[in-house]
Amino acid sequence: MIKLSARGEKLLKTLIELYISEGQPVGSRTLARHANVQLSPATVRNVMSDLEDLGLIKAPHTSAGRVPTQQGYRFFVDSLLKVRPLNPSSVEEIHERLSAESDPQLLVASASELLSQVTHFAGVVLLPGQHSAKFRQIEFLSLSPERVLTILVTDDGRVQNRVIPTDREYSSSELVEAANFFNDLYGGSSLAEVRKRLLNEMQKDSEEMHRIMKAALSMARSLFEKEEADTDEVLLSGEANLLTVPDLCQIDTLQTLFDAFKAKQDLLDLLDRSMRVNGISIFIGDESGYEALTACSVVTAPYEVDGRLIGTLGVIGPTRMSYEDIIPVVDITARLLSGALSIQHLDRAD
Amino acid sequence: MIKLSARGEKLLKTLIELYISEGQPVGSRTLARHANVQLSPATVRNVMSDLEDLGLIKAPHTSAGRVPTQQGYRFFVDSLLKVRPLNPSSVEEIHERLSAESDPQLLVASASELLSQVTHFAGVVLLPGQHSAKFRQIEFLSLSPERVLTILVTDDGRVQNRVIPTDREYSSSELVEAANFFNDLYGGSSLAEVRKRLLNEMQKDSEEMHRIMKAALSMARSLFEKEEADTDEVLLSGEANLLTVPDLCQIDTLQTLFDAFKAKQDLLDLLDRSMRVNGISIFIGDESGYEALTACSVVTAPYEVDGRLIGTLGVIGPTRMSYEDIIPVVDITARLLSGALSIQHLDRAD
DNA sequence: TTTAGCACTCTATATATAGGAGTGCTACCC
DNA sequence: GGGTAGCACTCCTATATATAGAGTGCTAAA
Repeated sequence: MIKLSARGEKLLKTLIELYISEGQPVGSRTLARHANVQLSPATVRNVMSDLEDLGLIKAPHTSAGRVPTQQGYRFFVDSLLKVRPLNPSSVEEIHERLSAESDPQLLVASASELLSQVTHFAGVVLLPGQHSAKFRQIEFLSLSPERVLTILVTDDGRVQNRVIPTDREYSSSELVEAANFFNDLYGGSSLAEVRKRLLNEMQKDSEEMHRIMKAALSMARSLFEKEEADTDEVLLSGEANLLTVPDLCQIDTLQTLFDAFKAKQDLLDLLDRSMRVNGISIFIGDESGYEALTACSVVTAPYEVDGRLIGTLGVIGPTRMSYEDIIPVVDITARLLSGALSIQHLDRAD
Repeated sequence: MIKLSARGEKLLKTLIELYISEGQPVGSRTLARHANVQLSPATVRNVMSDLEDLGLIKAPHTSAGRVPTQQGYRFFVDSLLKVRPLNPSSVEEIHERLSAESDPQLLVASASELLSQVTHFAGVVLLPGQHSAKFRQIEFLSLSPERVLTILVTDDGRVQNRVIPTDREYSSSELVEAANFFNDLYGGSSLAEVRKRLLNEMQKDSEEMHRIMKAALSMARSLFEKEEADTDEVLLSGEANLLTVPDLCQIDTLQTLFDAFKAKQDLLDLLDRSMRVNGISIFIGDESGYEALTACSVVTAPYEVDGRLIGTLGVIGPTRMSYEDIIPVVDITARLLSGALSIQHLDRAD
């Protein structure tokens, strides 16, 4: 753990704040003027030299000012940053915008949108795949003689439907019976478990199976087979905001970044990691371990439904972002999203 | 209508093809070499001068070659371009990728994705809002004592669901009855019409209404109230591809473009206009009437389900795009999407 | 009608130059 | 010993200037 003198901390903090707001390397004169200390530039230079030796700041070239290094940002975020709570009117605005959406699926999408609009960077949300969700209810609905609409409701409030071709016509009472059967058998299990048990059932000799059971299984099968491929999902919005960020403004940097967004796998891993942590996570530069994000920082917070961690949301912006402002926004959004999801969450005890 | 000599046409065609493939202004020497004519650069210069007078090409500055103007592209596309059918293996690939997706909603999304990947530009799809779709079936499903899941199926194969809080508990048979009532009453009407009639019904004194009818109306109401705001939707994918396009590579051009994508309204109008046209539409530069698209061309084709025009899809790329290659891709994709939607379209006659 | 020749224009590239910002070092002061 | 002033030095940036190359338009000749 790096230990700094009070003066060193003060100057480092000021330097980083200046660099965040101005985007230019900070020289000794500027720093001396802005830090509230009565020191000459020369003295400040000595301190800066020490900070450079510690690896907290560096000079892009011999005669420029200093800019924070990744470790500098890290120290700043860990030790120097005091995050003020977001002002109530902003909280209220976020709250309202999240309340406006009633569909849980669209709600997370609008949270991502919201983050990108408020922060002017890219908003991102991780929706974990169905496998972690619990099976809640399934219904079969006849659309036409040989097509059945299956509706799957999971305990995180999501509803999925798929049209499934059937081999024969089912009567409406058969479908209800099949659904009841299925709901009784699998209610409360996780989807992954349902899938496993389902595959097991299919192995058994179908002769001994009840007629309704066979019908239910055969219809559910294609639904759950589909699910297998279904993985976590990353929802990205406001990527275009990053076009305006001066630090990322070289087309090729943006290109790599956008390519990475397209692939999404890295983002997914990153967000998944951050879901394990309780509270805000901050990845500075390539701390995330992914090259494409070298010039970026990612601020995330998990959100939950009824105390169960469901996913992660966050903001992707330049390393040189105003952590002070971004952190509370992410924090509050995660809390409010958790709240909104819980309120409109389907009642748990039927 | 502009009339050109055979030589003029030949040279213009070659010039545009060269410019599309190289991206550099084309000089008289280069043109003379590539056009298959035995003419000296000096002669070619004379012809080029004529073409410039006609407004088909222009020189970026005194001593550069010529580049096509918007009118030049227009003439090229209208009169000179011979579109070859797409090679069968590409057709097959597109076909396969569209066949892989069974959910109609995801199908159009994957068509957009497909377009952007194949062309390396941005793919775009217009999904017209529900109001044009016809009401097909509604179902109510009890999730918990005070929450009902309403499922709305429209005749273009889309399924929507919404969780609706209710004032009291409904029995499962009540719900079935309500759905039947509703389906009988409104089946086959357009959603807009259903909405209108619904609002009318609500006006009537509720005393005289049947109990089931009241229940059905009250549940459907919130569903259809929601629909009102629901407008057409534009689905954009592969915007990031445009980062690599040299013509658009100035950050500020991209910025305007991405901003426009965010607003989407212009795109929506554009696609909506092109839906009225049968077959391929091509908007070159600001022919679309939207400033943001000045440096772009948009190639679109409508797609249909069972003979009814449903939406439009297309590609947004630089004006300097290979129309020869893009047009057949858009054309085929629209056809195949139409096919895929029709096949998996719910049977019309129940 | 076509072509060769030529002067001219404009761009892009390389090079030189000056100015400025900021540093590190040294010597000096309290 | 910590703080400060002074100064030479470095490196970046911006501005001019020269040069080469590409391509044109025009004229005159085949």
